[in-house]
Amino acid sequence: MRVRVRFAPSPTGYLHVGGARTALFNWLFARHTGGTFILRIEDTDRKRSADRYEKAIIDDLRYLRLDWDEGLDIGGKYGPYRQSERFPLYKEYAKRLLKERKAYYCYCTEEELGKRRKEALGRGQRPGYDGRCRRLTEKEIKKHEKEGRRPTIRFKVPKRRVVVSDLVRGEVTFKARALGDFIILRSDGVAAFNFANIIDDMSMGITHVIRGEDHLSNTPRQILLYQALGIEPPKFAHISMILGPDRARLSKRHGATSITEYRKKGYLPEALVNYLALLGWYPPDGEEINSIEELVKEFSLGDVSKSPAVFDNQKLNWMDGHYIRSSSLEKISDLAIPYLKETGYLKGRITQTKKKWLLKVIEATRTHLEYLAQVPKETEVFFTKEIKISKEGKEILKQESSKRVLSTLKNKLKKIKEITDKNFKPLMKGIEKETGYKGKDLYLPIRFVLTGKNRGPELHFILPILGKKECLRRLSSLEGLRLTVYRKR
RNA sequence: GGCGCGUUAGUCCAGCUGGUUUAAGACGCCGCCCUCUCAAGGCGGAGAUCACGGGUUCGAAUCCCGUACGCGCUACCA
Repeated sequence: MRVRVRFAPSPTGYLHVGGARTALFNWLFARHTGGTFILRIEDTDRKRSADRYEKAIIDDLRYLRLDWDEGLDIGGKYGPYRQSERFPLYKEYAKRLLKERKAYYCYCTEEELGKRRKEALGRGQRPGYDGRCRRLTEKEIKKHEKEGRRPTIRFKVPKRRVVVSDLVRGEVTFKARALGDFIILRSDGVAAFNFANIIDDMSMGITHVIRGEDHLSNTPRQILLYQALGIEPPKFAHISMILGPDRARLSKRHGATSITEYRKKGYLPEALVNYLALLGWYPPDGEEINSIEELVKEFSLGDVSKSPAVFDNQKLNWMDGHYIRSSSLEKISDLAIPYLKETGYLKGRITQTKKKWLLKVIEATRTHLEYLAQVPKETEVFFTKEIKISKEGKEILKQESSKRVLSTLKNKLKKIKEITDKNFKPLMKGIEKETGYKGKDLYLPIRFVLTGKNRGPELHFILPILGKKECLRRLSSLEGLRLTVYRKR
């Protein structure tokens, strides 16, 4: 049997890391088994659903390179793939259950239900529905109809044990008696989640349902529904929740949790996917860095862990940095351009020479990067016109040794055409010979005068990137500074 | 309240069928090396009475039971 899996988010918010991880596991499973991955949207909650979220989810999935074979945007023969467009189907099945007396109309209003639930809870009893509309007489029904009550359709939950055979958790047994008759069709005619969900899975030929652990308790309801319809349920795999650092379910409170945010900050999709895969899954060979292809090859539901995982931003940052360092310079510098334009460091069309120069800038700074939005901050020294020298730097520049090193540098710079990767080293050697200074005494003053700080890229990168003209400019702008330093003394 | 799931270092986790594991690896942390600085990289270190209490067994992180804690479901949310 060919595997058919689906990711079925509801468009009530942006795609968050938990959802993305669920999508990823479904996708990996489909690709690993040569099956079909389907994207469906569960928008039965019309009040909370919004088109812009649907669009954002699609964009995020594409950014992560999780392509689907059927579903939203691309269609397929099991469509439509939006639940709001499948209402007639749910109604049809609800009617069938009604006819077979496996479901019934319930005229209780939301207010009544809420009140009763509260009372039951107050008495320390089960808050679920008591099944009072199961045996309504014709007269009572007439009366309710007359009052203008719009009924819901509830499923008659049989009293029996339900065993969920879960691919990651093993067999989980539920007592259906504790479930209570649940609503399958709301009074406005819209199907409830548990119902729409299984009708879709069934009619789309879904073979494996891989979803969050929060759905495990829903599964017996759904299995009962499959059984009532006389259909073999799909296989289930419930993956654990993703938690924040405080061990509470990951939410907006924990900062960036939506894939959109990570995308905007310039995380590499391969890093995000690699990290997400490690949340609840461990590759058999123990190697944590894996390309998407390697993940597909090695992924197995049997290796998925049962316990919840805390999302560790630090490790994600490390991993993204790792991917930035191991990607090609061309790729990273192309990806960095939008961020540099945003801050105004780059403007207009990027010429070939500018591009070549940028490549060097990225080469000089990439070891400091965790994600691309940090590019402007890390490359600032190459774009800024005004160098602010730190207090520590001023102290060092005051020294006689520094003055000699810098004036020697100035003289030597003036004599050459341009400072390049090739002549940088000879240049420094020359200064060393002439002044007798080396190491910190030689490098630090140059670093401070050119960048103002004692941290940053290596000098052999900085001088050639800045160029002769800019180096001299920064060197001479020091003259004014030196005067003020003297005055203070 | 009921039902269900989970529990190995700060974090992710390996350890699946009980005995070479002195509990492995990764992030983070600390130190050393490299070095003009910070990173990156290399090397090393600290950090886990395997939640707790009982059993079963010659032997348990690994099997069983109980307790605690965390989480989920218990909605005309998904």
